[in-house]
Amino acid sequence: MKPFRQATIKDIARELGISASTVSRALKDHPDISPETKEAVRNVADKLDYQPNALALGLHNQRSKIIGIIIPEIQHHFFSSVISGITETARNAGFNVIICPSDESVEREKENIRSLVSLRVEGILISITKETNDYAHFQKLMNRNVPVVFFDRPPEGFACDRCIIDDYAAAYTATEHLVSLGRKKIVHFAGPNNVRIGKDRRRGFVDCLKRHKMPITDDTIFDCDSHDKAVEVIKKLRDEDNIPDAIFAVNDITAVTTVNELNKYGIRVPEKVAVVGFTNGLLSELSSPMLTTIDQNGQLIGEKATKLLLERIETHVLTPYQTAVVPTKLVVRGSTVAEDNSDLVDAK
Amino acid sequence: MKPFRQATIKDIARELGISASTVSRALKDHPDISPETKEAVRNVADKLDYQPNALALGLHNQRSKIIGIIIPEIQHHFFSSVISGITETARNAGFNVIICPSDESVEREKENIRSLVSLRVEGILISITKETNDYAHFQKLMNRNVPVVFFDRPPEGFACDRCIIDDYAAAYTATEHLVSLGRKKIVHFAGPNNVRIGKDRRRGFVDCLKRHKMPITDDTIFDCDSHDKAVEVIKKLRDEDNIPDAIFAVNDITAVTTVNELNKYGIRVPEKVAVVGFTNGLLSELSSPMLTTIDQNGQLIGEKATKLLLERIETHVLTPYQTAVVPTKLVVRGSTVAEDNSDLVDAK
DNA sequence: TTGAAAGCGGTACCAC
DNA sequence: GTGGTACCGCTTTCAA
Repeated sequence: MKPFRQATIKDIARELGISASTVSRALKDHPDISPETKEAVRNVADKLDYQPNALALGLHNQRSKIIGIIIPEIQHHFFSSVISGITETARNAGFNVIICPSDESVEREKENIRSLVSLRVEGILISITKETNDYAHFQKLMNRNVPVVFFDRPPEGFACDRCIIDDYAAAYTATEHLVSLGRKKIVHFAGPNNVRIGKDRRRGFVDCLKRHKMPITDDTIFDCDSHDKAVEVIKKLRDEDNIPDAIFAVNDITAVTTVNELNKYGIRVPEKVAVVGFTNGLLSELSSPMLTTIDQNGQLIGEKATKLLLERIETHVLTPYQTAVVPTKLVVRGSTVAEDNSDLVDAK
Repeated sequence: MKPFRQATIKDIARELGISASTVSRALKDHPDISPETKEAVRNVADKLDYQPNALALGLHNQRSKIIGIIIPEIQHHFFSSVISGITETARNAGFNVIICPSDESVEREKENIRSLVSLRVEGILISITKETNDYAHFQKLMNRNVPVVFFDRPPEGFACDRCIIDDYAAAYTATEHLVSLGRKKIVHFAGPNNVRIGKDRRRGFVDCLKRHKMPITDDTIFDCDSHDKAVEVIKKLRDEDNIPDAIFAVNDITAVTTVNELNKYGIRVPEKVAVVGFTNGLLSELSSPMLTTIDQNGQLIGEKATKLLLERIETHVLTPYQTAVVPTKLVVRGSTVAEDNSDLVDAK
């Protein structure tokens, strides 16, 4: 059943015995309208609790004032912080935000695009699914002149606006931090080499070590990017009596697990081993000591991506595609630098 | 600048030299239209990549096919899982979802309501801000006959549809679990007593102990619901040599911290102390051992709340308000029951 | 200063 | 089987 209808401009007009056009003008404080009429209109509008119909407005102006987000997974701290940055920025510009989870499915991704086009959103922010490797649906969308900005996971080798973090620089910085602490045997718990972020982080790590003329051996990089693998690798290193004095982990879950496992074996962090993570989700505050990590700043990514999109929406000019690189930040905490917790030391 | 216009029914009509009405009918496979015409229309529609204008449709049908969510905070695992449940359920019913963060501000909450009413959403799901204690804006909204369902944090003493979890039962279950493990000195790290959830969880805990005729003393309930407080309380208990053999914490952050602190002091979990948390966010898998906790099932809350809302939207009948109580689930893990980790035991 | 009318895109009733 | 027309709510040009 239809919802009961809301008050319209005509209702106000009828009530006052004037025309709809006059009401429309009065409501937007048009100079032509007499103060008395304006006053009267406003009163009735208040009385009826009038709210303009955005659908009618959008249809008329050809501007929905809505932007869409297509995201692989809402339940993920990074993505939800991006969403937060997006909604905040969009709101400030007077835009509503429609959110469409693709659940890592290309089919759903296409379906979402269709649905957003139907709604005549003025622009779309997309983080593509892991399985998306054909970009035809994006190309079609862009051919329609719908502004699109890709964030975090942009399509590779595809001309488009994008907003990404600098994984390479972040990894370099994290490693540099360990070097600056005087650590000599620094290892990397790395992600898969065929995924861009895994690759970039690995490169940043390697380049930093090279820069400092530190050796890279078979025992420098481990294929280790999950809770389970971290448990396994730490056990192996310990059994081989081959524990390094610093570990840079490709993500926080691995880093937190690493800290916990080291604790369990009685190997002190950070005194004996310094550990750096990557992401700065909620997790990083939950190891003990808390994790030094790279803050990916999802909020800022959302903000930057939205600003880029809004710019495209406002100008619709075919300037060359841009890539916004959002800086990361090294957050130094107890897993690399001993905190002031003398109470704990003497408690031990 | 306006976006370039998308193909319309008129464009198709013009191209084929037929009327818009015919095109409209052809596109929805109306029986009156000849197969040839349908075929031709479909071809041109494909060629122009026609997508119906949902704004025009919504205006015509008085149905936007959009629902709105007003939520205090997107960046929160529980809320983002609720959102996930909502979008999923809404999508299946052909609805889009607009998301409006209130950032715990009543002002913004009101603003969001205005904006959603303007968009003519067909219903709204709300989790109210912590500071909302005047419900006039909700009442006004409901007077407009916009269906509203409150979830997780409903307004107190206010007639409305709601979807909540059974905090009392969950706390009772968690405590019962500790009792069943044979623990004798069970304590509660409690949240504030003036907040419903803090109160309900506390009641569940207390009633369970009473039921089992276990004593409740000054050392049974602690005002302790954060990382910092947990650190403090554990230290105090240890200094007083008053460590209990089981702890039920009001939330996961407190529980995880508790486990970590106990680990630090060399007090084994779960052998010496069993710990139960509440929420089952990402955190609960990151203590070592992993946390036994109450799964709040945000996804299911989102789903149930949305179903209730959709029902209201479809019927718009003034049946009595309903309260959907979503069951929680005790997730038993290593912090209360020793896991099979013989490798660790001998490693110790 | 105000009103009438057309149009945004689509649907549906009424003719033919 | 197809076309004309009015209408959903609002804005805006043109006339009065």
